[in-house]
Amino acid sequence: MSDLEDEYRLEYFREEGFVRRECPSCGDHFWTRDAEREQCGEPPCAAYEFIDDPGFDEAHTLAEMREAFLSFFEERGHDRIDPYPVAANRWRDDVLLTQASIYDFQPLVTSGETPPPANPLTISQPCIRMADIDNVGKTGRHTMAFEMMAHHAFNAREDLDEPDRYAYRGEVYWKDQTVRYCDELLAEMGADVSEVTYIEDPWVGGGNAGPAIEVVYRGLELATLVFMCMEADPDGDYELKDGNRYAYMDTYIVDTGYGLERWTWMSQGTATVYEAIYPDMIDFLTDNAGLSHSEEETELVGRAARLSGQLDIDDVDDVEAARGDIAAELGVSTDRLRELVEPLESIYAVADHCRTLAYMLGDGIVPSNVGTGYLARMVLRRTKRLCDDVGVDAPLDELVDMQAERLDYGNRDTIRDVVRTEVEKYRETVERGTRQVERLAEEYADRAEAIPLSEVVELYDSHGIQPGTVEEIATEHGAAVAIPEDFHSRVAARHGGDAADEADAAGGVSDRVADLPETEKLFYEEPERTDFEAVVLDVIEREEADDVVLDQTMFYPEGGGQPADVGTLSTDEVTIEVTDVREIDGVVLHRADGNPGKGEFVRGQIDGARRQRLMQHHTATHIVGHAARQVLGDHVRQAGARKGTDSSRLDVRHYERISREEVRRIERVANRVVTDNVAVAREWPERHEAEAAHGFDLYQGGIPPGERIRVVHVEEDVQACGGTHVGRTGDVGAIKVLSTERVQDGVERLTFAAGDAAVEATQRTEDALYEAADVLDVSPQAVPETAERFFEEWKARGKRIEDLTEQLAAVRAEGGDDATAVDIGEATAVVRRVDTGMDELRATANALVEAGQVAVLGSGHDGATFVVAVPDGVDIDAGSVVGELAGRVGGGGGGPPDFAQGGGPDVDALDDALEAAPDVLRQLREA
RNA sequence: GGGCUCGUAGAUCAGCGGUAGAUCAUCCCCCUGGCACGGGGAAGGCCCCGGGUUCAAAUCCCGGCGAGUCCA
Repeated sequence: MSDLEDEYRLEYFREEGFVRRECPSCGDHFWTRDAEREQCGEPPCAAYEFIDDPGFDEAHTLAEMREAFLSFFEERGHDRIDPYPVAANRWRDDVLLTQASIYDFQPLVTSGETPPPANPLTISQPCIRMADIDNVGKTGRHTMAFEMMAHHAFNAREDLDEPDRYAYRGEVYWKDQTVRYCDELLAEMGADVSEVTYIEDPWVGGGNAGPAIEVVYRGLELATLVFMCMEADPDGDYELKDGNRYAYMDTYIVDTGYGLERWTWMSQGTATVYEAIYPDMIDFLTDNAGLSHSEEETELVGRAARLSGQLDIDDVDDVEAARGDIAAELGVSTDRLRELVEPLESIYAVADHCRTLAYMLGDGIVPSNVGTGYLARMVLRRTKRLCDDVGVDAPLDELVDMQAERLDYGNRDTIRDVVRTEVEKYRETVERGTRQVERLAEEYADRAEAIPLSEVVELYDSHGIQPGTVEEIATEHGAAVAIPEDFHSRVAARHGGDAADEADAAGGVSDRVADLPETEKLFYEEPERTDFEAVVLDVIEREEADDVVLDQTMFYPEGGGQPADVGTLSTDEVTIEVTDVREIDGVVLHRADGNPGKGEFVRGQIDGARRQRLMQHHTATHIVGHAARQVLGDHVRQAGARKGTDSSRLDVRHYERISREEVRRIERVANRVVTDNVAVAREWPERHEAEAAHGFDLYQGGIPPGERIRVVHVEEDVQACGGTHVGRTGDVGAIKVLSTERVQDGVERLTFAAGDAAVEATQRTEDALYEAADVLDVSPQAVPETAERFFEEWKARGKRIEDLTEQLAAVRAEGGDDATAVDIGEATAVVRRVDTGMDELRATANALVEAGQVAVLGSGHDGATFVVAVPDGVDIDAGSVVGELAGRVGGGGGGPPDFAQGGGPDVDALDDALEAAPDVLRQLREA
């Protein structure tokens, strides 16, 4: 099965007298010191053998185990590296969460473009894997949050033609040494190494591959040793288990993963991993939920835990089936087992989820409906549900805080605030949802129908109501509902297929650009200068305009949310307009309306006023971000930005709407930075140095490539930024926040103006106020009060008019001076022209009906309009009358039989139509 | 980033082209020795905003603003 079989014939295995075996039950190959051994030792081929019988000499806590591991590798020449955030999208844009320690070094270090922070290194990296979410708590070993302890070594082949091609050189160590370290560590912990098996398990993922070894001891997989040395290559010599072909790379990397939680568990031998890693929290939750077990029950739970490891559990259905098997083996009923174990499972999950939340929120993730924020929201809601189900009534923010405290986060107050806000939002959603389901359930119960699936899908997809909740409430109200097994795939079906790939517009241009040297960028050296001289290296002719390539330029190409400069290029003969500037692979393309000629000298002139305003706005963007962070909290991060000449906008992550008072404070802080007039420093540090000094908040505006990055300092705010800035904050002039807007849940947009634009914006708002004051004929200060008074008066007048209309109608109904009375049998019809609005017409008609008369009213007030009203018991269809009359004025109409309205544009025909009304009434009666 | 749902009285929601409604809350009256309840009545609406279609728009269409939710 393993194409990489030779890769596993290690010198170390030979020296130590290992033998290679094939497991008779799963077919995997493995290496062992025990020549008698048959089974590979990994579940399902084996059970946990360390529960109540720890596999190591001493019980360790999480912290002790982490320290033991890191210092073990430190003593063996590894540098200890601080862990990275769990929000991996802070330094890479292809994933959301950190799922393994190697994520810290992808993609730039693994590809050899950037050197690692140390080589070799050791780290204990917090990770979050949402994929296991349904298993957490149930299997005894799955956690969503975990720390992956690791040691990494980055190697490059020594026989390369260009040894400097990669950011690291030569071999640090490879497979033998890696396995030796593992063996040594196990021995040092007191493990019986003759029981350890090394299982061959080739690894494939993310375009890379290589041999890998699972390290199993007493039924528990303690580590995976991955030897990343291949990459996907259609012409490669090796076809691996994902069906793709792979070839060896020039670099090869030791990627190990030692599960901190599992090592801790092994050292303690508790029934589940959860009890080993956060015993205090489990105790607290069990106590809070009021769970208590008899001795016999405790013993039963323990035996069930041991068996749970034996089962290969991939999804929830399997868990349910597995429970039956375990119950049978223990000799109790499935229900009894479930009753006993389920609350515990929930408690384990709550503890784990709280730790996950502490990591996420501690790293500054803000719950929202997008990205990592959405994942955080899902985990939080799930946790809240679990708490409610099992009867934990401690506030969730306190539970999360217990973990945040243990993890030593400094922003615990913000974390609690976020959790509280989010729990409240969830409570409202649930309340809203419950009402909605109740209404629906009653409606269907009344009709004795089952609630159709489409309604349930709609409730979930559009309102976030879990199908389980619908089922529960529906049953209470006596409505039937059936939730199919494939519910979630039906929801997915509603969302349609994947979007098509977007085509790359650049197309052939990049080929042409590839042969050109990178353009020298003068705007970084002298951002204040607006003119320069250059040589035309090439002109790429396009349909509407030409792209001019120079050896050097002052023109800033669009990037980092800053628009391109505009201006002119001139030779002695011609001057051409530059309307857009872009950069491809370091080559700057000047989109212009003419061709200056290849090889010519040109003088470039950029629009200096525009550039000045853009620079002011760009620096202002950093200042506003800094101010927002000061006012709203450390979790605030840029989620997007766009600079302009009249205003700019900055999107920041925040969990609430920004209040007017907060805007004022942001403005105050921002303008204080301006008046402090501090220098805006720029530098080009080495990437890892910058990261070490300032953290990943550097990359709020995006992640630039390269070993060195450009960094801009504005007070304490430090960001990787390629834009142009003013020299000192005082040059920004003034900053005015124009508006805030919730662009997404968890993302607030601040629109602001800087410098002259700020003054202009203020003038515009003042103009509006003065104009309003002028109209109201009061001072600007009195506008709000006056406007309110006017609005109130206006509403009062509306009511008064309504009142008077009715009175007038009553009076008019009695005095029939200009009316035509028509006798139509059961009643008298009053036909009359009243040139007034529809409201009054209706009121008059009502008054006539109350007097027992049929009303036929016409008005020429606004076009020709009719109202026909018929009292109870008179057999005339008002709708037909109106239809007939309105037809005569070129329109239409209708309504219920007792009250109809209509009209048409032809006012001149109104009187004729009214004259014909008596005949119309008679005809309709006869018909 | 994409999909879906919703904005009507202080609150919760009906109405979905033809006279803006219900329940609760508020106020007044009655019932009682007093309270809960009960009975009767009143007040309370830029039907989110702006366009369009129509004789007629809370209702249909387009745009905006606000809110919720699912997915990547």
